[in-house]
Amino acid sequence: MLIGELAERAGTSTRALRYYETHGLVRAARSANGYRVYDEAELHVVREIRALLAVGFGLDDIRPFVACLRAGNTSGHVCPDSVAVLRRKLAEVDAGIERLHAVRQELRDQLTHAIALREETCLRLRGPAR
Amino acid sequence: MLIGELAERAGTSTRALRYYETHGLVRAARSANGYRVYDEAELHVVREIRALLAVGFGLDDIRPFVACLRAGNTSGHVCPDSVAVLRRKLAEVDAGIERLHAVRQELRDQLTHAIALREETCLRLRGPAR
DNA sequence: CTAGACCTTGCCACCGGCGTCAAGGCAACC
DNA sequence: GGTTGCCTTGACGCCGGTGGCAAGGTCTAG
Repeated sequence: MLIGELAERAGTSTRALRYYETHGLVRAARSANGYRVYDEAELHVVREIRALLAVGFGLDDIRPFVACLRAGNTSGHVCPDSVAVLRRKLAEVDAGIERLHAVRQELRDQLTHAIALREETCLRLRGPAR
Repeated sequence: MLIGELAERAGTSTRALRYYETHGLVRAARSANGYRVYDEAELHVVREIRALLAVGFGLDDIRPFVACLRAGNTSGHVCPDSVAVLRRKLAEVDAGIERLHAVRQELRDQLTHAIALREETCLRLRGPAR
């Protein structure tokens, strides 16, 4: 399987695949003419990468999952390192949610405050003793 | 007030102030020697910018707030454009929270699944009929 | 006169995951 | 031989808000 086919089957681009390779995530043999040649297993690797990227992982976070797959596991999640990353990411997401909630509260406060001020101004413009 | 003083009083850097200026957020007169000269009002503007940046706004989002302050309001939040941005941002934050909740659920599922698989494997290793 | 503490403009670096273009090699078909 | 379509490496761009540095002008105090 050449890079174009893998890209299409994995739903990504050739550029991304080369990028993953330079970052040690995807491996390819080389044919006589220098083309990258992938076996079927890489398809699963790339799909794993894509799925984790979509969830918001960085390439560094994904590395343990790929290693886990290469170690022969059907899922990249079952190895200790992967689980550790999952836990860390879960904590990060929790922190993110908490931060967004705080921001949301702040925004709501500012909104209600702004609207209150506007109405006050409107009343003043229409006359104080109405 | 020169740029260094403004930076210190607003809790930011001179670099940032010049950046805000190139993006039309902060205004400065120039003294005879070419130095930027700020009046007190700019201090409030810069503080507004910083506060909104801290909440996660981009410079473009902040522009209406600055305009609102320059229009003579004590708060940059009371103008219609500002309120519109606040509403939009609130919606964005809500969307972000929702997405993070989905991601969180996904991560929890993967974690429990991974742990279940690991225990299964352990049991198999220890012997099937133990 | 000199040191140093300001100020000026301008440009490179950063982060991350690519997109995109350049310039070229290789394969296959007409 | 020419066209088309794959492949290769390399390098720049992006987004946003700075940090940092260079090379220079300016003001003040000793």
